[in-house]
Amino acid sequence: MDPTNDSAVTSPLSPAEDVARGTGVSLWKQIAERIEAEIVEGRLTPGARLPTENELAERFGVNRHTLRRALASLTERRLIEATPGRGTFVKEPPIRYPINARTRFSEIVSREGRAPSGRLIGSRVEPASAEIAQALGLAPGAEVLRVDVIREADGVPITVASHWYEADRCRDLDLLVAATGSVTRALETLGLGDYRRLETRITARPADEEDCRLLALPSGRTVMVVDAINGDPQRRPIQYSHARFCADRVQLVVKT
Amino acid sequence: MDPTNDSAVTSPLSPAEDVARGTGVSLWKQIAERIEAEIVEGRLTPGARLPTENELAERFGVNRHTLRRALASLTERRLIEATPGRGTFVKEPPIRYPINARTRFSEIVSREGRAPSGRLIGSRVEPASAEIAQALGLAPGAEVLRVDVIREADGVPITVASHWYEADRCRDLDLLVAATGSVTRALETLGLGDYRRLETRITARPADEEDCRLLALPSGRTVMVVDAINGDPQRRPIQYSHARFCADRVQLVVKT
DNA sequence: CGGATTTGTATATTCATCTATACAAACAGG
DNA sequence: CCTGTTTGTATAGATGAATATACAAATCCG
Repeated sequence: MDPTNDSAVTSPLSPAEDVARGTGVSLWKQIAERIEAEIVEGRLTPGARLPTENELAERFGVNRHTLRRALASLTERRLIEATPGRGTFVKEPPIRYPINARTRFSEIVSREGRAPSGRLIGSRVEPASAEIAQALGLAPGAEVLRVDVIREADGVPITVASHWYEADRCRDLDLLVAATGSVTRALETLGLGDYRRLETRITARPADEEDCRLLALPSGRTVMVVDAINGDPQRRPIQYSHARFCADRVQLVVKT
Repeated sequence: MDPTNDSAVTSPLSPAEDVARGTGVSLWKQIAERIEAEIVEGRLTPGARLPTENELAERFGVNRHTLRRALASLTERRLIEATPGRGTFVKEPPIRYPINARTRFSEIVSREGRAPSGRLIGSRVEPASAEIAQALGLAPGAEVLRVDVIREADGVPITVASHWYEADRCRDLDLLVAATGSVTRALETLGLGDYRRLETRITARPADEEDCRLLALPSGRTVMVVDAINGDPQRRPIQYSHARFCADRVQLVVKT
């Protein structure tokens, strides 16, 4: 979300909006639905600034607190976000991130009309833990290459991930990731571009301090933790991944 | 409406119906919408008896008065009707009565799946008032035949009307109406079956005592008063009509 | 830094919604 | 006619919605 466009205050909402009383539908809900329609129909685009609370209250002919109740509803559903002193802005919709056999970050983000980018934030060779060794079909303690990356859409961090590879097989993968900014591209260079998702496990938890810093999150926000194994066409494991997706910015989609 | 089918108490409404709280939509409105859907979708047919108020309250998990508020909404909109001691019944929908060049009572009622009938309730030759003379293009005081009819759908009175014709031109029209029960049929016999609507004026008022009696209405109900001129194909006036339609049972439809 | 602006929080009041209890009125059936 | 059933009306209280007033906190700009 790019909230710097403060001059975009010309609201598409019409000057006076009537809300019906006595119909059994609360005023706040009617207002929330009106504003949501503007967003859904594209008349209020992501990053656009809404009129002030006082303006909206006057426009709908209600008390400011009634109006705030409507905004609270939209905030709760992550359609808008407000900052004291600055205003209320339309949020970017979460990225729909399909989990299937061929899960590719760059393609997914591009398909949502967003610019994907990635960045190596660390790498090292280390002995495989029992869990990683088992996932990759290696002996415990075998050398594995750990690659830490952060991935962004339109410059906004979306996910932080640690990947582990058999060290002998993926010797300079980290250098390729650093050079290209893309894990898929790096794997293609090593002849492993046709990898596919073998298994995915999803949990969620509050983001820890490190993830908050990397993902530019206020403390306490939720991340979805996605542990996955990717393998080659013969289904031999080549990558174990431990990723944290920002729950505000990503929506995982599983089709069955 | 035929409310005598008391054995039709097997309600299509499911045994338990959840209504959502805290959504900004009142409970009573959700319940009213649920019941209306049953009616609109044909699962509750005209004349059917709804479960008792206590049953419905228990079914929706609300207090009886909340349930009554929902029923009040449906009653107000004339979808249902309740009688103490008997129960609450689905009403017949009003007859949609198009007002256009070729307005024929019998055809309209038949098209709504109802059985039309008519009855002569009086007739006489009288001097034309200034208004009637003007409408029929006659000299004031000229002899006109006044014919009073009542019209029913499925035996329920729908409209009471007084018609005035030039006496010389429609000498035995009243006898024909009495014999056939249909004004259109009588006019056809006189070679005037191709009449068409030249002008229609619509007002509304509370029904007077006479109209309440003829239309089988409780006192105070509203009638729509439709004053109309019908003419022959050359647009010469042949009939002036002063009709009172029961507003509960008829819905006038004008297409522009 | 100070002032203006905007959102966030608090307190108080009124009205609508929802619930509970009780009894009256009308209808149907034995 | 009496009893049972069902809707209609009344009273009371709790909670949510809506309104009003006031002030705090955060941001932006000159």
